[in-house]
Amino acid sequence: MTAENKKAAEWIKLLQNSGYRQTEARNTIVEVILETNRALEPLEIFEIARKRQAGLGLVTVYRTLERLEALGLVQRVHQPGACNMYLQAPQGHQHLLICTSCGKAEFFNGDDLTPLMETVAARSGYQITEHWFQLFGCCADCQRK
Amino acid sequence: MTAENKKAAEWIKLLQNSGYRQTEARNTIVEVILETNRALEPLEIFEIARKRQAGLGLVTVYRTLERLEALGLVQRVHQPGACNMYLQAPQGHQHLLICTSCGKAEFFNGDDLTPLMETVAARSGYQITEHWFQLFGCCADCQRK
DNA sequence: CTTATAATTGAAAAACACTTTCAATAATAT
DNA sequence: ATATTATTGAAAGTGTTTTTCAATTATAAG
Ligand SMILES: [Mn+2]
Ligand SMILES: [Mn+2]
Ligand SMILES: [Zn+2]
Ligand SMILES: [Zn+2]
Repeated sequence: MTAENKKAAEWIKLLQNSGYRQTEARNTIVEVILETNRALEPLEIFEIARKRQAGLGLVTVYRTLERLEALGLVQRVHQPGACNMYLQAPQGHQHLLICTSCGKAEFFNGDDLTPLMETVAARSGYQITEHWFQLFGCCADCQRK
Repeated sequence: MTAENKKAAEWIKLLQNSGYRQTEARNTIVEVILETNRALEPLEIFEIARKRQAGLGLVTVYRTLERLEALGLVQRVHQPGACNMYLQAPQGHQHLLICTSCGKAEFFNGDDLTPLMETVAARSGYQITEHWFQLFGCCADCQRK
């Protein structure tokens, strides 16, 4: 059993514990998300998944993403070109690093933005509750090309 | 002449220098953007502007935003609830601080993310070219309520 | 292994947001 | 004044996401 399969089994289990059923459509959609290292649009997930499961409906992809997001298993990703992309959510507090050439997404941690946020809070009077931070660049593979 | 009117005149002048004409529709749209302290969706701009100029078309709002963005005068803003909002662009390198209650948007500067970005670049092998950073919170006014 | 229950499904239609087309109009230069 | 050309709004078109609904399927109960 690969690491991906293991994780897929975990996700399905979590869905079941929340009262959802295990279905072929969900299995396939979860596999597609877990084996892809970049954020995907619903239509992309649909096209990949339908090759494995003929008859799958795009609407089921939308519905499954909704549930996975509610459980915190996937995360919506905004990019300049598309704002409705989904990616496996990180464990803990991490931020995204996205390759503008191939789309590959990695998480990084270790940002300590607390001092900056305190300064901004003090100056502005805002009570800061959330931050969006995302890096874009060219990955090592794409630099070689 | 208020500060807003002055800025509106500047924007119109910049449009004209780029070969665009001064029209009532553009005047109104520019005024609406400049007097609002939060990011607006095209439809919101349209609804406010049409009260002042009956007959204005939504399509003109889209077209004007496109030109203003190309000139760097307005900036597209992504938020959890809406990804197609527009705001007067900042001067220089600044980031957004947005009130999750009333939507008020302010810019702040003084972030020095260079060390963090260098660390991430070294660890990941990415050549980092861009960063998105945005803070959310509750503004002083909304805290009182 | 049935059977009952309720979630899930995909097709179709609807809603939505945005873009394109086009003929009429209006701003600007001559 | 007149010619030129950008601009306009209505309408149609496009792509995306949501809703509706009857049929199907997963799961629990017997
Ligand atoms: Mn952080
Ligand atoms: Mn910065
Ligand atoms: Zn890459
Ligand atoms: Zn506020």
